[in-house]
Amino acid sequence: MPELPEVEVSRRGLLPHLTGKTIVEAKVRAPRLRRDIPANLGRLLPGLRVAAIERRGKYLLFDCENGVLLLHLGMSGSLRLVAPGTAAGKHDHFDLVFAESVLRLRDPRRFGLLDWIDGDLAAALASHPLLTVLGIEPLEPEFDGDWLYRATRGRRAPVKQVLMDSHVVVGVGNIYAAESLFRAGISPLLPAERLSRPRCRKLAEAVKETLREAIAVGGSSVRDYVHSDGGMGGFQLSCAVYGREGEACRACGGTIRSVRLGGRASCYCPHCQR
DNA sequence: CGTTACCCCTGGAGGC
DNA sequence: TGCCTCCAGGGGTAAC
Repeated sequence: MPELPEVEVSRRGLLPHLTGKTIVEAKVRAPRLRRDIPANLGRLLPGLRVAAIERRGKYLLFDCENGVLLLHLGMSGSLRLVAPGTAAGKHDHFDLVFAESVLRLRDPRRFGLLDWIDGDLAAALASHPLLTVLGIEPLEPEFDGDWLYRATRGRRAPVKQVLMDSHVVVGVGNIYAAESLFRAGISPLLPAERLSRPRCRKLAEAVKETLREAIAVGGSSVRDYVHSDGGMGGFQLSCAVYGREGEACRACGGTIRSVRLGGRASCYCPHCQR
């Protein structure tokens, strides 16, 4: 579900409510996620202060000064701020209780993940096995056409799959890979190593623009994702290709097609993308 | 090493 | 109404 824009929108929504606040209680109500929620969170977290909330790829990191709470929303996870005492639903796995509000994690498909990392934020980023393997942040200046050109040499896999590989670039999932490729006029099927340098430049720019626009409109709400206040994102309304198989391309009027790449539906316009 | 197939899980949609 | 199949913002692992 949530790709980089949705995670970033969640982060920004939580910042003003949780920064500097002290955790009163941590309730593990349904521990089974991709990996069991550590049972000791209930003992560990109360009394700690949330100094900052950071993001790395699709992970959120709650910096609690002497440790970091690591969170991934998987396919169907969402975070909401609710009033204390609000009844929990079937798929509400975890509550972080503060004096004025409760941060509630919901995740029906249970592909999400919650972990505790001892030490400060920098140490966590440099040491946690799920974080050290992550690729470049696409919104950082270092991610550009030249970087992408180098990263795609020797890779014969379809460019969409390389773009979605978090060991290469983080945060770009199925929606934003499809939309970025449309914006750049590149077929998702094209072997990555066959991209010229100018086309890599165009694609890197397209990725940045697509992600920035999505963040600006609050991300995409297609199934489970909601903002921390329960509101919906607006990006899905402006998708050019994602979820539009069989519909008319808004640029050329041709028909949007879908192919399967790495098990994922990949929508594109065969006329506009080559 | 790079690539692919498969698995984790629940729920909604559509066919019959 | 029910049952069955397929599909979904992710990602880790095993095997070639």
